[in-house]
Amino acid sequence: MSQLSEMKKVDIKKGGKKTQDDIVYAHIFDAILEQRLAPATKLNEESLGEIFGVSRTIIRRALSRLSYEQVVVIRPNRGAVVASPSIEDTRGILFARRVVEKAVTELVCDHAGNAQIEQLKKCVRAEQACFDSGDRAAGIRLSGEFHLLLAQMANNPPLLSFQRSLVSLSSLAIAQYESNAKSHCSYDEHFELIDAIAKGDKDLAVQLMMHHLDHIQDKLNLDGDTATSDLKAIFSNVCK
Amino acid sequence: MSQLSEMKKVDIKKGGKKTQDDIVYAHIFDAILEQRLAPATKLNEESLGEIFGVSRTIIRRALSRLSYEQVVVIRPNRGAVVASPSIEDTRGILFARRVVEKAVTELVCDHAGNAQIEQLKKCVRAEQACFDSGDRAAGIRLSGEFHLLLAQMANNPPLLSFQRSLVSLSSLAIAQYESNAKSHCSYDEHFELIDAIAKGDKDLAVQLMMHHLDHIQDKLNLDGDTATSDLKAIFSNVCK
DNA sequence: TTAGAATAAATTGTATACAAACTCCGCATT
DNA sequence: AATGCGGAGTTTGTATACAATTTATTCTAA
Repeated sequence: MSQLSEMKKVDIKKGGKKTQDDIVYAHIFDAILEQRLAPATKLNEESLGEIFGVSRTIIRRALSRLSYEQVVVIRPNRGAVVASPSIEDTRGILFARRVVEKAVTELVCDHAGNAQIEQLKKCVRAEQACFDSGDRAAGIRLSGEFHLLLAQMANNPPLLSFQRSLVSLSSLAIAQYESNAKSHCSYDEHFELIDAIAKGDKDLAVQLMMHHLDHIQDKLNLDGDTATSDLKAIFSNVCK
Repeated sequence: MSQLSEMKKVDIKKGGKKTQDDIVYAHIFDAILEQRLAPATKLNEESLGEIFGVSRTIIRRALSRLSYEQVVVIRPNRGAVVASPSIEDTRGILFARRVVEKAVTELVCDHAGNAQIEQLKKCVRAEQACFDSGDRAAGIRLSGEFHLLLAQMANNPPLLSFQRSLVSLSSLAIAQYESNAKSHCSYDEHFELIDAIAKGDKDLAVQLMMHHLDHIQDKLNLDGDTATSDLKAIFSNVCK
């Protein structure tokens, strides 16, 4: 009984009950993170309704939920589009992540037991498998789920909720700005982090996490020299 | 009077248009924070619709938005109730606030100019007026708006959004757990904080902010000896 | 009298219809 | 040729009707 409710709490998004709008939400969410839906894509309510076989009511609920997490942007009377974080947005997102991840890492070092360590390793192994098999999109998503798992183990509901939003936004930013050539390849740093946590070495764990976030940011093209030909991207901040 | 309404206009994100559900949202939100709606109160959709003269569609949107900020809890098929943060929840909320407020304070020290300092002072003066005139509920809300203003000046959208949720939850917790006798009286600490920010003394500002949050927590009855007569509050964690 | 089941009432969940707003396209004008 | 102005068509916003679920009530039986 208490285990059940524990499990429920431990679950991140696809557990227990799947109401219709949960399903729609998850599908759109994943599609965005895996870049099957590009930033700035218009999300037509009726089309989505036909695709998922539900009425606009459900679609609208899913879209507003996504807009709460700022993964889509809803402009009044003008519909929803996939968010396209600007370079400045991206810097802000990564700054906020440093703030949250530091706190999360410290909390996890205090709370984590063997079961948690095992769960973390399992997650990163799955991530590794994705990257090794060339499924970059799924890898990015699993990389995000690792950080979500950490936040969950921090045992602080508000921080988890915030982390959820930040991880989504980070993934979106990575999808937009990551240098295409370099593989994402963050899983080795994830493994190192787990080791530090397992040892209970809080200082080391925090340090590794900060470096990890530095590396993520280093891989992004945030120099503003993206002035190529994509007017839409350049002016994407105008109508926000 | 004019100062108060002026303060209301300083409101964080609704510069321009108030759509219907914004209005409903704001009314319910304020009612909760000012304790006109007690924790665990059932929020009937049709009743609210009649009260505000809109259809359930609008009410439902406002309620989901509130539930996203975790100020109300929506139980599937069973409707929405005003959230009643447990003592453990409250500790988590205040912990998360320390994390966010520290970052916010540091950022504001970097960014704030004279105009910002003036705006902050204006806000706290309004807060002072409320407490001095005995309007505790409005005072709590304005106290929260001060912290929201800070987050806004930190110039980091994700942190602002998170702060918004945390301030709401804190206010709810304060409304539930603050020792009734002691007046809230946080405005003097707010003034001190503004002075530190104006001087650009980052370390002092952070220190003052942390102490401020300590004092807020100290005023709460979080000892678990609240076992009085409120069964609903006591067992509010069971069906969650 | 109390426990339990059946039923009635109320409430929430979803779909749809209609109204309001915006977009797109052609046409006139400079 | 470029700009500005309608009007048709499309998309979103809101209200309402109906279905599904929960909650309250009544009635029966121990």
